Amino acid sequence: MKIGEVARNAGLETSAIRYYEKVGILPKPARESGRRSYLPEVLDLLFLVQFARVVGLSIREVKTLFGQGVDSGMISARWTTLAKAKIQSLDQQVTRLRAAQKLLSTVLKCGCINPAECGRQIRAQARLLYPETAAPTRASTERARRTMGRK
Amino acid sequence: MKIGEVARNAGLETSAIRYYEKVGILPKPARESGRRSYLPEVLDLLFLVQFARVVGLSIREVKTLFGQGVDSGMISARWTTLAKAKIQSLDQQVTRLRAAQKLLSTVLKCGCINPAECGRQIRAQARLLYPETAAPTRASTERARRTMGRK
DNA sequence: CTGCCACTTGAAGTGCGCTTTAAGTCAAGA
DNA sequence: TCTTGACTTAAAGCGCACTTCAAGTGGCAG
Repeated sequence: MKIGEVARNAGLETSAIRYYEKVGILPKPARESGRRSYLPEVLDLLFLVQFARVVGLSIREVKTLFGQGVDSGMISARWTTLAKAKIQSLDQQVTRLRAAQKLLSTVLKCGCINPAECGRQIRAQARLLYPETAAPTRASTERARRTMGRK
Repeated sequence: MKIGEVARNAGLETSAIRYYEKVGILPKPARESGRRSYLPEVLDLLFLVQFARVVGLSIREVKTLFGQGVDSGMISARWTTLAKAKIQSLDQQVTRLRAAQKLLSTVLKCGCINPAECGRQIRAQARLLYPETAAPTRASTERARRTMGRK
């Protein structure tokens, strides 16, 4: 398969496929007179990657968890750690999403909105905002969000 | 309160607060000899904003749902539509996050990973990837993701 | 041979959500 | 009075995840 065909089948732009190759998520394919030539298996990998992206993993995380070099091998201790952490953080995310739904539907039901009032309610359950146990600084939140999957 | 104090209390940088003001999420505060002077209520609004951000709403969405102009009023039909759509999309997100957890823990348990194999499994349940019912193009996914909350 | 299309590359551009920088103002304390 | 520190602004910068552009190549149809 040429890149255009792969792109159509995977529902991606060719540019995205080249980009994934560049950042090391996709292995470098064979070439036929200069053009990339793919085996059908690449589609499975691309579906996995898309799924991971939709689910909120960064490119870096995808690379760490599923990229080149992990192809069908025993998983490393590092991988295990990352995966476990991600599973946990997904739990936290779900909790927060549910809270957001609750907030929105409460406002929907009562029929009027007062940002300050809603804010006060949020504030009362501030753990939803800062699931990292301790110091509620924006910086720490950011750090935590970016830490996982860093090379 | 001056901006520094607000920032400390809200766990934000002063730059973020000025940014929120610039994009219309925060109302323009009073001034004392040129400096911004806030009422304590601004903290409630900032907590709401942070919550909404953590939960995955874009700045644009936050502005539409909780920004200036919606302060304590009856909610509009537009607001209702957006909120309902967001509640639904949050449901989809939760579904996908759960699927991601399942995938990760399956791999954790079996102890080895084969991206292509995982991809094939994902592919078999492609609706998780494309929850928008129809045409599974990347473009449509992107559009949908960005559509909500556009002014 | 001539289009034409799908492909190639590297570099630059895009949108988001802020942060950083530069250059200046204001008020209080030593 | 001088210094310090918190503030002011507009503009530029940054990391992410791609996309777009410019300039060129390969191969096939007419």
